[in-house]
Amino acid sequence: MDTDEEENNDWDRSLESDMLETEGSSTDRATSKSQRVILHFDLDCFYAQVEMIRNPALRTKPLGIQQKYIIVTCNYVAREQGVNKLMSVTDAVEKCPQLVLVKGEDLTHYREMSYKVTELLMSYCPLVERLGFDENFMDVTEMVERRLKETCISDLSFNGHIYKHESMAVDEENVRLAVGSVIAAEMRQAIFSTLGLTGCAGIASSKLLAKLVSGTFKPNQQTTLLPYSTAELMSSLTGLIKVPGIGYKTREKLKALGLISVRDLQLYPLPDLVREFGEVTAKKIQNLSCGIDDSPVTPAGPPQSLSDEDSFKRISTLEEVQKKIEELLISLTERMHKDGRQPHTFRLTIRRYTVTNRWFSRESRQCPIPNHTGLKITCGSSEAVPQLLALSVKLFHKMVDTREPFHLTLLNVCFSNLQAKGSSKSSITSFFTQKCPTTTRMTSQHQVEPDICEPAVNSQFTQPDVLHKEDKTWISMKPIKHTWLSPTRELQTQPPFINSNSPRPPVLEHSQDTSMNTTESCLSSVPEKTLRSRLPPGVDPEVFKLLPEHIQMELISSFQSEDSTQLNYGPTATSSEDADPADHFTLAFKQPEPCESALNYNRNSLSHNHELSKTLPSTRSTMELNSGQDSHDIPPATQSDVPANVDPYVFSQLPADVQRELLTEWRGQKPVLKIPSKHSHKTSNTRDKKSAGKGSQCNNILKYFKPN
DNA sequence: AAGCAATAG
DNA sequence: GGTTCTATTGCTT
Repeated sequence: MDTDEEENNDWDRSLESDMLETEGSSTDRATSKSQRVILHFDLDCFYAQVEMIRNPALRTKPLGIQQKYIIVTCNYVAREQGVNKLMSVTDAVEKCPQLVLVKGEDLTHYREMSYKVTELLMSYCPLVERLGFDENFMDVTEMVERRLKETCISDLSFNGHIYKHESMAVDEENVRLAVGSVIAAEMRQAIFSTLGLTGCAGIASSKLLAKLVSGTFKPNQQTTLLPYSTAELMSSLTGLIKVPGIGYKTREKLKALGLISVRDLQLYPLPDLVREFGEVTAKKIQNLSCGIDDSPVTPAGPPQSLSDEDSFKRISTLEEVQKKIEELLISLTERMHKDGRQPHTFRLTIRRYTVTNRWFSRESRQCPIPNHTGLKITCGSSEAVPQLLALSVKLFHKMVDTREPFHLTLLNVCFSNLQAKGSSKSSITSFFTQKCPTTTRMTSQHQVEPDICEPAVNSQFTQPDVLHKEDKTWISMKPIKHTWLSPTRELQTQPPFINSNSPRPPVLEHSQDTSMNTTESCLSSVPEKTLRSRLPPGVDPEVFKLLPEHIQMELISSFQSEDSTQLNYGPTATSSEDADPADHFTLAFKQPEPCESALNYNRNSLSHNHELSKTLPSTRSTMELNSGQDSHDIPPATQSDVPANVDPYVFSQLPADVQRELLTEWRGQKPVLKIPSKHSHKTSNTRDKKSAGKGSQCNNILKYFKPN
C-alpha cells in the first residue's frame, strides 16, 4: 500500500476547517463533514457479461467462462443452478449439464471492455483507480462539493440502499454521502447505457469501506455506508482475510498470534503487533481492521506492464519452451504495438512443478531491451519476436540448467518500464515518461485543477465504442486534464452498442429491498482488562465503554500512535515533530485549526456540467426506480434545522427517534447560509513515482499529442 | 535495476 | 489457499 501520505493531514485539515467555517461553529471536530466521498464500482460477473454482450443469445442460458479446467466466473442463470466461481469444469457440468462454456483464456475482450469502463468513469472525474479488470474506485469529493453548491439540500435523497439503516432521511451529517449515492447511480446508469454492463456500487468515506459495502446487495444495486455503521460493517466480516489488504500470509501470521476475528485484531496491543510486522504494517492492518483507511484514490493511467502467460501440465524440453515463448511473444508484442509505448525491460517467468507448494514457485529473470528491438516492437516489425526470443533463451538458461531434467507448468513474458514512443532525453516526450519534477500527483491529497471536469474538446477517448486500431491509446490518454472529459454531447448521442446486432440492454430492475434491519445500539463489550491496557491514563474505561463502538475503535486506534497521543493529550505528551501521516483519524479528535479556505475557493466559475441527469437522458428513470423507499415521517434534516450550538456529530450519534424529535422542535428556526467551500492549491510533491508525467504541468505540451 | 513477496480480481 | 491470467506495490539486494 501507500507509504507516502505526508499530505493527507493537510488535506483533511483544510477540509475540516472549511467545514467549520461554513458551520460558523467554534469547537469540535465535526468529522463527518470533512470526509471524502469514495465510490467503489464492481461489475457483475464481468467476463460473463462481456460474453453475453458479444453473443446475446447466451443471456438466457447458464453460462460459464472457462480457463483451462476452471470456471472462473459464470452468469446468474448458472449461479441459480449451483455453479460458482472457481469451480472445476467437471463439478460445474455435473451440477448443471446444460451449462454453456465459453473459453476465457484470451483476455483481450475483457481487457478492452475493462478500460472502457475506467475511461467512462474518468470522463466524469479523473480520480479513478482500477482494481483488477472489473472494479474501480472513484474519489468524488470535489464533485460532491460542487453539486452541493448547486443543489438544494432539501431536494436531496439517497439513491439505493443504506447499510443497516431504515430511514432514507438526509440530514446534515450525510449530505455528502447522499450526493455520492446519486452520482454513483448516475455512473452506473452511464456504464449501462453506453456499455451495456451492470454492476454494484458502494458509497463511503474511504476505499476500504466503499469496497466492503458495495457487495451488500447484489447484483446491480448500490449501498451507502453511513459513518456510524462502520463498526457493524467491520464486525460483519467473517474472518480477517475478508479485510482487503489482509491476505493469506498475513492471516496465517495473525493466526499464530491467536488472532482470528476482526475484533481480535482491533483489540490486540499495537506494540505486540509492531514486533511481528513492523510499525508501518502493524498500524496499517490494525487500522484496516477498525475500518480506517486513508489511502488515496490513485488514478490508473495506462498499465505499467503488459504480460502474457500460459499454464500447462508439463513442458520439459528446450524446444517446447521456445515454441511456447514464441507464441506468447507474438501476442504480447502485438499488444505492445497497439499500446504504442516502447518497453525497456523484458522479464521471463517460469513456474516449476513441485509436489508440495505447486503454486508458490515462480521465478523470473529480467533484462533491459536493447533500443533497436524496443523500436521494432513499437513499430510492429516482425523482427522483434526472434530478437526477444533470443533474449528469452538467455534468461531461461539463467534459471534452468537444461542438462538436468526439468518440469515447468507455466511460462510468462512481460514488458515493463514502458515509455512513450520516440522518447529520448532530448525529446519533448521525455516530459511524459520520466519524472517531471513539477508535476503533482493526481490524488485526493493533491487536489486537481478546477477545470478538470469541464466539458471539453473532442477526443477519441470519449467515444468508448470506437476502437481505432491505430490509436496510440495511452499517449492520447495521458493528458488527463485535456482529454478526459465530462459527459458531452458526443457521449450522449453515442449509440449504446457497437454492434447493431446487440440488443438494447434490458431495463434496469432495482429490486430495492426496503426491509432493512433496525440498527441496534452499538455499545460494545470490550473486556475490561484489555481496555485498561490500551487506554491512556486519565481515560475512564467505564466512560469509554459507553461510547459507540465505532468511536471506541477510532479512539483505540488514535491512542496507539505516539503522535496521536500528542494530539489527544496535548503537546506535553510527546515531542514528536512528525505527525503520523497514516493516522488521519486522530485529527478528527483534535481541536480544529483556524480556517483559511474560503479565500481559496473561487473555482467553478466556468464549470457548468452540474446536473448529470440533464446530460444523460436515461438517468432519470434510474432515479425514479431507485426512490422506492421513502415516506419518512420527517423531511430530511438540513443544516438550518440544527441550531449552531448543537454539535452535528453528537447529534448524529443520538438514537434516530431522538434525532427526529429534536428536529421537529428545531424546524422553522433561523436558516443558516450554506456555502460549502474547499481548498485549492496543489501541494508541492515529494515522491511521485507512479504518475510521473501525468500531472497537470504537462498539459500544455501534451496537447500536441492529441489526435485531431 | 533486479528479483521476489504479497495482494488483488 | 492460491486452480487462471493477469496486474500492482513494496521490500531487499
